[in-house]
Amino acid sequence: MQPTEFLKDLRQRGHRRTPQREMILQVICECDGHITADEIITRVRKRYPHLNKSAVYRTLNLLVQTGFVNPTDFGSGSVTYEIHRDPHHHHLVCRECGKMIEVDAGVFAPVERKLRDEYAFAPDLHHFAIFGLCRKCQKKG
Amino acid sequence: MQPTEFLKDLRQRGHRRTPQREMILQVICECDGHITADEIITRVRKRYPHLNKSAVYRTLNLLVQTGFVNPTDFGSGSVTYEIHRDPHHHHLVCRECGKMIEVDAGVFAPVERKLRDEYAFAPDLHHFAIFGLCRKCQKKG
DNA sequence: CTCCTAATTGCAACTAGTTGCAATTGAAAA
DNA sequence: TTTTCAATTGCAACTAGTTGCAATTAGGAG
Ligand SMILES: [Zn+2]
Ligand SMILES: [Zn+2]
Ligand SMILES: [Zn+2]
Ligand SMILES: [Zn+2]
Repeated sequence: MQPTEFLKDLRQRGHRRTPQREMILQVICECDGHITADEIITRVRKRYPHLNKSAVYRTLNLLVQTGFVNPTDFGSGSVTYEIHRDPHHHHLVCRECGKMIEVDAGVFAPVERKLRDEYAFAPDLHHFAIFGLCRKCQKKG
Repeated sequence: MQPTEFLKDLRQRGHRRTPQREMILQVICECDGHITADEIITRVRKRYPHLNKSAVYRTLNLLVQTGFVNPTDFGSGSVTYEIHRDPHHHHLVCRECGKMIEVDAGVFAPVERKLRDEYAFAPDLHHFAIFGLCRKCQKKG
């Protein structure tokens, strides 16, 4: 999905198309993976040095609210953002070596079922960072 | 479990018993539930006004590291901490009305099994805040 | 094209939490 | 008891992110 499509979609929900949002979306779409707010600011400022960080954080929050982008805290000190893909996925993160393994949304299907059936609760189980130990680090420890 | 027991256990792991840690643990144990760093500072300062926030955050990080306490971000703007209970539990949080439902650790058993079997990954699935919609808010929406 | 207004921006001040460093102190050894 | 030294604290400066408000602007109506 391209920046213009997101902007069009946002417009239909009553949000405005601004140069800042355009540039921010451009950078997020180009990066293909997880990116921090700070990295977005750095990249946008190469073309438009004036950009204010509030606009970036507010745009990111809007994109998260609308479901276009997933925020994730990998414990590095700043949240990362990624374009939402459907079907979605999760990340296993080794707390020893930092290795990351992508797993598909299906792992949580039994949890979702149980929460719906037993608690009548409709959970959002999108894009988790699940910490733990990878194969190698289990053997070492 | 009482503060003195935690302190003893910490000592055996090479950490020191200090008045600050004693008072912080006292407050966490007394509160019986989730408490924020700021609330801990406020309560300890009633008796010991000098307490510095760095000591609190460092103590909390230590207690999390050692597994005595679980940190959880309920999205209120500051992380909450709770004494670790075994078996552990999770919290369902309604994103509309804020209702919280406690669920036991078992819900994630199938996830843990699958991650171990298919990815050889040993996940930490402790004390999650799972956002979503409660029964009432599903009907409303 | 011009006007209007609510949405958005920039800014500065703020909150939550972290970090480097010098001063203090717990606790173990002598 | 005194000495010793690493662990811990307080402090001040820092990072990530949020917020209130005045100024700007997108975009629709006339
Ligand atoms: Zn991802
Ligand atoms: Zn590993
Ligand atoms: Zn809890
Ligand atoms: Zn609800």
